[in-house]
Amino acid sequence: VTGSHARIYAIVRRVPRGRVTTYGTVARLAGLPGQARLVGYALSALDASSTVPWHRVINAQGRISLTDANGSRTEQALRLAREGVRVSASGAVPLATYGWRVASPRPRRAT
DNA sequence: GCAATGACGCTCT
DNA sequence: CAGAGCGCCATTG
Repeated sequence: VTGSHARIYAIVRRVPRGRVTTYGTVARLAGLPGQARLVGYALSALDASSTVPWHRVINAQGRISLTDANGSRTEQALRLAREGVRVSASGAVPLATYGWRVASPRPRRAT
């Protein structure tokens, strides 16, 4: 049932430019409530040619979960900055400001 | 087939 | 407010 990946990618692709979302939110919208891990795992399996804006996905803490050792946390921060998202030096992103206003059947972010 | 790990999230201390 | 522990499922060795 690896199809869940496709669902996850579909959600991530819906994230507007200049906005970010969290793994938990993506998981919920993807129909995998609580399976935020799978979201991260699915993204980890992404290919360099993937058109999925994975860099717009961060953890619930509003910080980039990646590490320069494991993934390209620097690249993610760079991409976000390129879209107008100000990433803190520690990789923190104000979800209250850049949090994706989900226009879906299951909104759950701030009003 | 078994065991360990992982781009997370939430609750408890 | 900060830190630690446990739970979820799939992938990999």
